[in-house]
Amino acid sequence: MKKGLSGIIMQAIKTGQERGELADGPLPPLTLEYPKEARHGDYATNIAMVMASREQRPPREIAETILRWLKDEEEIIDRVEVAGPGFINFFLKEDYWRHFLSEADRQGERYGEGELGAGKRVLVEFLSANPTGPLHIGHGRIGVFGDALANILEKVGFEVEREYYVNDIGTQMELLGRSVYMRYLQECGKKVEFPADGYQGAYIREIARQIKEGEGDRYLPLPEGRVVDLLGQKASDVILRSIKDGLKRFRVSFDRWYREGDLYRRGLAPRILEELQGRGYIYELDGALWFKSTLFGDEKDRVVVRANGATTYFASDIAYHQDKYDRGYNLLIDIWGADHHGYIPRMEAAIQALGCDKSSFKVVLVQLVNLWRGGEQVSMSTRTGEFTSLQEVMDEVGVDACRYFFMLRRADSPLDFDLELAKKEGLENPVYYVQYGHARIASIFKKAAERGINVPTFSEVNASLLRLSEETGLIKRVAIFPELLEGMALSLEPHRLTSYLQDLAGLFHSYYNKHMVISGDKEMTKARLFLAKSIKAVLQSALGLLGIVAPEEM
RNA sequence: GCGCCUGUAGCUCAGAUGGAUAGAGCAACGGACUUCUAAUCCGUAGGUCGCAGGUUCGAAUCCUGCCAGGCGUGCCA
Repeated sequence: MKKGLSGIIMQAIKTGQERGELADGPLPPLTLEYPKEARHGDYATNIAMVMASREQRPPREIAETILRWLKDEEEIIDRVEVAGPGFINFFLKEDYWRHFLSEADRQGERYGEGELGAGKRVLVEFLSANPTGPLHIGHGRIGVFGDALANILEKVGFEVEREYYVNDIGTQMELLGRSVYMRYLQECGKKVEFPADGYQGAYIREIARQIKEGEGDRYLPLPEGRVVDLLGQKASDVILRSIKDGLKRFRVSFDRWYREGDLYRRGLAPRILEELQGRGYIYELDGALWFKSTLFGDEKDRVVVRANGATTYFASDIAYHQDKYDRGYNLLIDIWGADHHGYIPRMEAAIQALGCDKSSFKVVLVQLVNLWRGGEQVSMSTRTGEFTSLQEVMDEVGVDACRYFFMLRRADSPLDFDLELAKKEGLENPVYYVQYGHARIASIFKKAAERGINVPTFSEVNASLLRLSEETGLIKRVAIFPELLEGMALSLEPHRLTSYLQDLAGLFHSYYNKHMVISGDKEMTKARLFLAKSIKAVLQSALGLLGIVAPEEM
């Protein structure tokens, strides 16, 4: 419908040009915005002000000219005015907005679904935390972000798959194996010195203890290198299982767990390096193989095969991303912790060297979380084992509140998460505010049912009774939900959903306190019940996208 | 040193494509339950949008410089 209005405006400008009242030439892009204040209309455009400099006339005069040629054939406009420095404000016919209610009602749960992503396959890779320790709260933030973004992309028509890249080989794994091995030796009564760079968390001891308990000292006679491998494998399996369990509780799910080990067994890394070499992007220096990422804007070239013959993490990452393309995705979205930002230029370089379009690869950085407990910062190093795991935070704060809290912030804004505060906010947390809005409507419906009143559909209702400013405001919020979803999908900014939810819930709470939904007026009751139903559906849908429960009662 | 991110009310943070009087929650203060849930609502107070320039009809938003904090800057991942 926004399109319809812009069409009308563009047509008016063209007519003006044809009549010689406006200068010829390409038109500036038209922007239509929702004015913050109702008295500025339903839509406003600044087009006259943008055109002012080339027209050499005052914006208000240009606006008047445009209005003169405005043809509203479908009669959607009630009135138009020129305001302020030269805005054109459009006031639409009352039933314009109500039309969206019938759409919402007709589409039900599918309301808000769009064609934006139609036919496009997108792979969202996120979290991908190494299976060397429990997830911490920063992982939680990334998990929720990725999950919500994937949900939203799906909603607007993308074919989405969620993937977790499991880094199950290489240096970190070896270190994990050695750490467990040392603890194992200690469990067996040996006096050994624990490696300074090893994983010192209590969970390592626990894993070692279980191995000792279950399998005794059968690993003692084996050669160290072999045991380190075996125990590393065992430990990462245990840790990965607990990661999966934790994420399940956190309502974050994946379609695929992609193991770096599989990448190797299929020989994908050497193959892709060979191909890049064939294209002249690889050279040798100091015994190592380098990728010419500087050709694509990186600040230095990067090693892909070390002098000792081992391929780097970067090399497997190149192969991994090539494999993503090979699997037929049109768009790759990687969600990384902000501490990996230095990695972006080389990865973008690799994408281009592979011959892929740079715009088909997008990285979203999520800033890390600083955890506080009662004014004291909690250290979160996996290696030293000083952290509060995501599990503990979930237990303390609750999954709904935790997820909502994360989605309250922009991804690139650092987040201070104070456990005491989050718990204290348990009662005042905005998530309950929104959930309560949903529960309240459910409660109204219960009341209606007690009195034998059904919640009606659009066709059973005289929607023109909904003419209070609060009601129009609520209807508009329901109407822009699909646009909001598209905006979030395009900008990859799912956090906007929480602002929207609070806005919508707030308007409803206010409305609720001021006006009775169920009253002696039968027709009005039906109309308001219907409006409440629309709001409830949108609240439920939006909360669902965030992975948060929409309760029937609280 | 260089690069990226951040800086908005006492606190935590929103501010889509540059727009009209910069918003919300918490904290503070004062009110509203014989009516569908008071986990709510209504009101009051609270601002040099880090600082300084620039771009233009118009800047929290774009550009430059500076200040502060975080992160990165590996033949680690």
